[in-house]
Amino acid sequence: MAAARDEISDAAFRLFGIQGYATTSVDDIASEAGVSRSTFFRSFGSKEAVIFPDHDELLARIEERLRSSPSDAGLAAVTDAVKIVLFHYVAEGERARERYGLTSTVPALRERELVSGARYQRLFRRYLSHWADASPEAELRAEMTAAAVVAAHNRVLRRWLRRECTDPQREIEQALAAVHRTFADESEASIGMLVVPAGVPASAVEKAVKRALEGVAVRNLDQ
Amino acid sequence: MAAARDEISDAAFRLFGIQGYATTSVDDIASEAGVSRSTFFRSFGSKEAVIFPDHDELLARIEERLRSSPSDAGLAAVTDAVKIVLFHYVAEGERARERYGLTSTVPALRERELVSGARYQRLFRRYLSHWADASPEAELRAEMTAAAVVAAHNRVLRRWLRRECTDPQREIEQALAAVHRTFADESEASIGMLVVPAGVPASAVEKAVKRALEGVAVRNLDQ
DNA sequence: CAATGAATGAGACTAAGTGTCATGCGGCAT
DNA sequence: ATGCCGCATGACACTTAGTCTCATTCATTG
Repeated sequence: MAAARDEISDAAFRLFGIQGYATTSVDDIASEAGVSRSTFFRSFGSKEAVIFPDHDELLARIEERLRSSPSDAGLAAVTDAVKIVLFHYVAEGERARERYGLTSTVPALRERELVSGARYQRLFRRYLSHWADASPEAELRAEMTAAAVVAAHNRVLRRWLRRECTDPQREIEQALAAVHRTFADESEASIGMLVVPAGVPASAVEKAVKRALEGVAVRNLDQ
Repeated sequence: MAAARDEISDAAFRLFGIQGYATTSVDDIASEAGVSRSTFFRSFGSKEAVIFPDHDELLARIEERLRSSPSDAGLAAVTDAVKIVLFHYVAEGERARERYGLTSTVPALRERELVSGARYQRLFRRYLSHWADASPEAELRAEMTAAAVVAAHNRVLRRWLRRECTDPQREIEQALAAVHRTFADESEASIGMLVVPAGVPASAVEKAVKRALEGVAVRNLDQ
């Protein structure tokens, strides 16, 4: 049973909420949970880790999800994966918000969270650059794309944690659509070409082009 | 004089290089530097901080650079700022590579580096979203842009640290050009126009266009 | 019932980081 | 020169995170 883990984690959040993070020692948590210091450190490697209980498991799930996705999936697989992460946190509900309260307050915990975000980003980058060709441009692009996906996730999650957002599903779709729009695979992009008969004045061409692009822009901004 | 700081930092790198990071205690560093443990912790707040001596100063310099940039500078100011950071590390030379050896090996130091990268990203995001309008789309865009700039920096720096790159100047320009291409403000974007005399076969036009675009702006065409 | 092995508890130990107090050293005014 | 003051350093004690070792307990299995 992993009930011991949950017991300890609950005790930790309880005490952190009352006394604050810095002023509760691991001994406090252990005795509150009714276990020994030893079992605390066996269950969670550190005091910080007790805040993020199922992180490794989630990361492993995401990796599995990406590993099993077809090699032509590209960005779509990664955006799917990041949605899994977001909804995991949303499903936690108030517990996630308690954690946010702590990570907002305690620098060490904020850093820890940042680090785990970077783990996802690294994973995404690896898969994206694995799917693409091996050119330096493609690798930079993969890195930027991974960063953008994580940024989109972070943004929506933060808004949800702050109750600034009631429909995370819709917002993450919108945000990831923006990512898709700016990072969709080049193979989908076509080269625009404009053929102009000789004698047509440049001003007329410019007007026509602007009008044409205006339509495109409007269509793109709509989801 | 901040000579004491340099003395301590040098001693630390020396010992880390010989005995490794985990196995050298702060006492070792202090006695190697000929100071007391107290002065060590007064100079650097922690054992990790001794690896990144002038981080705060650099961050402050960047912030100053951004603060004093005109409000219409936008992305250009941020890319300038990140170039300052890159060249700062490049100017460190071998010391930067020693640090890379440590951050590649010791997880705690890698995390620390990650955190400071995030500090830059946060700074960039703040300025980018301050310059843009306050719409949610603009804020997401600012977040993605900041992430992309940092990703570009990280990529070039890492390549330089690994000696995979002999001309960081050129590579950062290229990488940031890619960022500009995908994130440049629409107001700065110019409309490309191609005027073709009647009678020229489309295949010839396509060939010429592809040749012209080769290596340059492969990406902005779908916006 | 006996043996084994995994989980737990107890406790010692190292080292990071904090705080306090004393000391010493250079500048400065009288 | 003398006494004073501010500041950097050193010495030292203390808390706490994290590691390691060993003993104990308890459940499972032969």
